[in-house]
Amino acid sequence: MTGGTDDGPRRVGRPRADQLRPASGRPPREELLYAAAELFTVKGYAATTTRAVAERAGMRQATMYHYFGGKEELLAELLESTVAPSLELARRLVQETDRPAGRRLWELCRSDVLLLCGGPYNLGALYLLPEVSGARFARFRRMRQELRGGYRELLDGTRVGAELADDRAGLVLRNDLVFGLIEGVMLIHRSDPARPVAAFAEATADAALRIAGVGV
Amino acid sequence: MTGGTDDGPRRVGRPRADQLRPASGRPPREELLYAAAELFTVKGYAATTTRAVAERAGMRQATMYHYFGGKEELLAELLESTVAPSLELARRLVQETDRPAGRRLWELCRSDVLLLCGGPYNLGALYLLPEVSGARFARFRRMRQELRGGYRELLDGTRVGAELADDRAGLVLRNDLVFGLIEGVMLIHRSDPARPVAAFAEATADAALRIAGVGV
DNA sequence: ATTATCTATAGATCTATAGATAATGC
DNA sequence: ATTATCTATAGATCTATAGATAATGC
Repeated sequence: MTGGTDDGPRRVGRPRADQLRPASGRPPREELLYAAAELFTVKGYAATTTRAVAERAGMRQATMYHYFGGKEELLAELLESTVAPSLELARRLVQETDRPAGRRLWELCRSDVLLLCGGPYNLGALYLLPEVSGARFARFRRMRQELRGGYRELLDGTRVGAELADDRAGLVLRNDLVFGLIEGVMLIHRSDPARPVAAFAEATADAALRIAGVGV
Repeated sequence: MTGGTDDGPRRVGRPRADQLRPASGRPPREELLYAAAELFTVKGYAATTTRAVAERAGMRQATMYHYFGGKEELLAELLESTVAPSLELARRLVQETDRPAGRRLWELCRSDVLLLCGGPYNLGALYLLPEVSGARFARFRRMRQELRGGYRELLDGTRVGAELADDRAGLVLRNDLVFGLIEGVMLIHRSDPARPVAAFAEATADAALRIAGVGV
């Protein structure tokens, strides 16, 4: 009966000041990331203060620095953890060369929308922050570029017959249109979060294939 | 020869401090809007200070308040002046009932992309700021809603034959997809501003019609 | 001893206002 | 007299660090 599983597993360190929000049981680092995700997406990154994040996570402002070096570090981690699953899926799909490319592209689109719209917050909106062009986020940008490359590879695989002639410009264009659709749609979703995400994701994937010029 | 057209038309009021950027000749109000457009889109709205805007416009921070009540007023004016031309076009196109709806939808999409990507800055990115949900921007939001309504009306007009059965959910969905494409594409454009905008706008309009399910 | 937290605060902003100033207009 | 600008600044932040404190661990 020592250290019961449910109540308080007697934690080390000075206790938190009360009159802060009740501890959710999640580890503090994670709690900070959740708080940051909500505030960054709802109120905006630059408009969110370190105090707001910390306090929403149930601790005092200074305590945040025990876990993160600052706001930028929070954002970097959110960005990378959001793009990582999409990127992993893209890598896998690119290699499954025995299946038709159009089908694989459809799957990537669908999963991407699900991942970006499925969570409680609109993390995809963070991709578009001006701050993301800063040096601190180079790794995220590289990941996103690789994801875009995955889209392109799959798109390229959908070309058939007469289209096989080299058409780099056209390919880049279709790539941008598809990529733009995915990210745009995820922003639009914000205005109608009640709609079931699964169907929305499939409809978006259908639309992406139609843009790509592949019959569905 | 009094008050020559080119040099300095002898303006009233205390002269500006020098060591500020050279006066461009444009009226100060306009200059502030240009400066704000650049800074808001490149560095972000919340991250841009009133000082930065004023100084880029060639005046001291406090002088800005002679023309605008603050940052929010600048943003409101930028937003409304950006959406206004699109809205006007949409109204006109909706009324031209003698022309095929698909054709009119294409035109609206094309113009929208041109308007949003054509200028020197990516003003469309401002549409997506979290701050825009504030009370101050209600008028802009109303305008944008009306624009979306225009898209919907045109989309609705493209339905033919068997599809004429009432399908509200499907219509809203296609509406969101098309709207999402336009805004998403405009964000993607940011990463490759060298590409000629005219062709890009037409390709986007083509893609929108394909999403809508209308043959091009 | 180690750890997680707290309190307190220096230093650096940023906004918005008050009031002075240097032009032109009449 | 009117206008457009300036300088100066009060008050309100916000970030990041220093150092104290209150738990558990051994």
